[in-house]
Amino acid sequence: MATTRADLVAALVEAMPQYISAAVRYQIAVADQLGMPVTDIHAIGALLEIGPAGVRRLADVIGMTTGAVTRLVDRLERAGFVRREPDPADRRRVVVQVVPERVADVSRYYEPMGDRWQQQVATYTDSQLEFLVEFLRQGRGSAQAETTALRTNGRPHATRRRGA
Amino acid sequence: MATTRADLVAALVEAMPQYISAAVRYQIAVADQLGMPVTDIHAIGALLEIGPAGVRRLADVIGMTTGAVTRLVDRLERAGFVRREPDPADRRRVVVQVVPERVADVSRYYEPMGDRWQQQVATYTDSQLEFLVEFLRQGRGSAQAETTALRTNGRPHATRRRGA
DNA sequence: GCATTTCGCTGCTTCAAGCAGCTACTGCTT
DNA sequence: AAGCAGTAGCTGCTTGAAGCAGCGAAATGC
Repeated sequence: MATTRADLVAALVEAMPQYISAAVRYQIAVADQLGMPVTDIHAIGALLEIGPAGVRRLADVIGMTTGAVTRLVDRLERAGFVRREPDPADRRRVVVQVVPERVADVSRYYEPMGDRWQQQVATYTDSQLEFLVEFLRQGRGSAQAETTALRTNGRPHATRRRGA
Repeated sequence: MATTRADLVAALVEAMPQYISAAVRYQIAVADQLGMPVTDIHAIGALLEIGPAGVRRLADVIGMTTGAVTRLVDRLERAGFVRREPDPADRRRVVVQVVPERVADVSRYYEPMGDRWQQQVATYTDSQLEFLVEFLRQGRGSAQAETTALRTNGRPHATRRRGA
């Protein structure tokens, strides 16, 4: 097969969303096993990513309303995954923090995947690893930017609809 | 900074889930814009991936019950994203097919992201592209395998819980 | 010191998903 | 050929997550 550059790009364009879909399905399966909504897992991930945060902040990050997040945190707190701490500097605020020991119980489910992953990565050269990291970071940046763009502008950036 | 291999792997282990989270949030934002549940988008993706399929098959792929999928397909059909075709070979079955023209309306939302992505990819060498494709395919395979493992075995593969 | 804004919480409503049971149909067995 | 177990998809019913709008409390601007 003559793998031209166009073929390669096409293959990548196909492989990418499929990869993400597979990851999402995996995450859903984990959530099912844990008997908790995917959103909750998602929220824990967000907290691990941004650190302790108020309800508002968390709501913005995961794209939900504060009301919904309040109850989401209720669930997580009841299950022991997070703690609510009052903010001494602002007595309205509540800072949500993950409870690492408990979160480990979730992480455990990702271990088999992580193992496979380590194996895969072990065969790569250092420069390949660097390349991957850079690729992912940049992609993440794009996704973040487009997410906020979508949330603020609404529709995709003035997609030229035939002659505009 | 002395980027040892361990550092690189650590960076990758951090970058990966964050990348996926970002992608997921993006997808949620798209779904919100379209005013449809994320699951529905997800299902469309699955159909594009596996081609026309019966309700059962689709249910298995996206990890839902047939009952839920029936109604999911109801929604998609009403909105014109898919069509139900009777299977002449088996009159119990219903084959669900995407309606490409209509699905394009969803794809449009991914365009800005796709554009950024094309830009990013344009700077890569052919071998880097090959590497990426391979990386993604393998990762997808792992995710699929672990997903089914999780769904059949339940819990992660007999995680040695301290002395078992 | 008062008005405005922000923060998180709480009814209420909506709607997606699971569950269980149903009918229609297949194909296997005898 | 007839019966029968298994399969495919659909339909009530129930549960529960999320949005919305409105609330009191606290901070901030003037």
